[in-house]
Amino acid sequence: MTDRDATGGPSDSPHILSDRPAVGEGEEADGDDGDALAGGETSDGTAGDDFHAFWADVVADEIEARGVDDPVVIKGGVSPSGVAHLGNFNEIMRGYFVAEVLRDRGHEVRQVFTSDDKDPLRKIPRKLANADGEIVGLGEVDAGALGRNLGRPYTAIPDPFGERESYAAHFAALLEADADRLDVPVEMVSNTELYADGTFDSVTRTVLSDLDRVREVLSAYQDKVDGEYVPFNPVCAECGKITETVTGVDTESETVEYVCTDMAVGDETIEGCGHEGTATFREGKLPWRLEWPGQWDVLDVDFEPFGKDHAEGSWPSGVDVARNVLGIEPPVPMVYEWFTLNGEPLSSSAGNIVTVPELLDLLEPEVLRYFFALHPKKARDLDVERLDQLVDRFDRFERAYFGEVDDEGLTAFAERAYPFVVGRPEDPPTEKPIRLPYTFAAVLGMVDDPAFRERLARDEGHIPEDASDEAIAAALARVEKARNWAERTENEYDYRLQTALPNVDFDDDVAAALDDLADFVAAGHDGEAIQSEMYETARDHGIEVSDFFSAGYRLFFDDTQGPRLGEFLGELEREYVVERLRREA
RNA sequence: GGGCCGGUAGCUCAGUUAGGGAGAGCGUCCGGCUUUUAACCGGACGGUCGGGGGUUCGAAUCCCUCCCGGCCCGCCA
Repeated sequence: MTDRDATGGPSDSPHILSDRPAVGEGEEADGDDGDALAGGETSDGTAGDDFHAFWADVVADEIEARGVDDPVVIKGGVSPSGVAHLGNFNEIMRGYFVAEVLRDRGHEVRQVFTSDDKDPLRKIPRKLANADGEIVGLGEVDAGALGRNLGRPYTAIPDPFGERESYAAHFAALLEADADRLDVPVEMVSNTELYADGTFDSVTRTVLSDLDRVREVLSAYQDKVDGEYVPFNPVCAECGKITETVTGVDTESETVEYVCTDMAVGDETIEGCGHEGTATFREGKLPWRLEWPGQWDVLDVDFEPFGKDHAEGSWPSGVDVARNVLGIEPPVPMVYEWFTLNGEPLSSSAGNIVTVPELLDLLEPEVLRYFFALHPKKARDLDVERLDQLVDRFDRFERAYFGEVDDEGLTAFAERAYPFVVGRPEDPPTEKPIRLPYTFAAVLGMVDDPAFRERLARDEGHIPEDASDEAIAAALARVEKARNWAERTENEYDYRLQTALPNVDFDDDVAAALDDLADFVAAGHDGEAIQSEMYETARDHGIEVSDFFSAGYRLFFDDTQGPRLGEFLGELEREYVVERLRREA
């Protein structure tokens, strides 16, 4: 470990969106007096020191500065963990935006996602997601079968739902389905396949034929690496578990000798079967610290985003392994911050997770994509209770793209990022979609009738006169999302218009007031007039206005509160309103 | 203990590239819509930019230091 060599230096920091200087300096030439401020111009492609309003352009600059050949390969990775939650999507989406920016600059790009599915199942997950992405407990599946498969590769374990060829395939399919839902083209790559089809042969051969070099490099990062350490984990031919004890390597025949010993996982032990056997280089796997750089090598990876857990752990050793064992340059890295859900860390065991399908019930895909277009270095919170804030921010972002927001910074960001967020970089929308404010959409969601929704939206000025049917339908689609949101969070918009008469019991004066109001409505007045009349009627009958409103909410929503009632009643079918006010139906 | 990343209004976040006015939305409060009832409009309130020091004519921004939070520094991934 003498030479922690000089080639590296600070530029190996994976925090490329934090470090100041980074990319090519040099051409400062005309920097002296005045000019500058040119921010708006955005020269064409050329990397360098132009300011970018969108972080993905900064990353793309860095990648281009390496002089990569097409296709540019962007990779991510995931362990099959039981549930494909939104955290996994951080990695997919971060890579995606960089991929799209590079495509926009004329590159051919492959975005691949490795499923680390040759890893052993180390403990039984507490939650799983079924094929529809719904989270279920272990009670729904054969948990015993999972227990019997501890220590085996995910690809060698049956699908707990009995649908796919393996646990790993089930999980990969979930992730792929979610990517489809967000219209993100990723190529899933099975790590097991990379071994099985020989793709990894060259890496395995290099590692196992130069053990001294590998040990020297790794020992700087791992205490357990000594003169005996062999970085290869064969699959036991007898019991199928991943083993950790290699007793000999034969580089001629390209095989290893192993003993199937116990594996410690935390406080638990996964028992080995004691079998002594021989495995080929394809019948096993490399440990992560070598496997990751190995993937860079065989997949020719140019860029890889990863969570901050890797930043100070396996990234530095990966760089070292790449250069000094495999003889390649590591990809451009990018550390992203994790986000929290409802203020707490994502945790499948604690149940604090949310899936893509769940969220797509609550908001449009472009809003979710927008969330991931925000700066990756900020730790964000996705608060389902206040999803309206996120949607509002998206709407504003969209308005900024169409030049309707007086905010230079936001507009610059929107001008570049919006076409990617809506997935149409080469064909950006020319007309702003009609967007109902999210909370207003939640109000409309209190009534099922589509005609009602449209009428009220029009009356409140959210739908232009000349809007096309398609545009209106698209706008009203948000109502269902907001409705689901209100139901899920049981918030202040979670009211439902009652189709049947609730169980009511009013004082005589209230009842009389309701009858009067019914007559007024029957005579034909608009919502505004009805709203006014409610105050008049209450006074005429000497009852508190609030009591009268409560009676109205009880009749129509079976609740004590609700939306602004007069306007609401004005949009409903008159006969229905009259009969309900008279407690007749 | 060491390293890395983060900390801007009650909430969600811009702004830090390149030092110069502390901002937006939501919430709150007040007002408007002839009218206390969660949607619409206007206004106001609201911040020691985590604390302190330094550089500077000038610091949220650059430097130092401290505090807080997350991650890594065994194994695994």
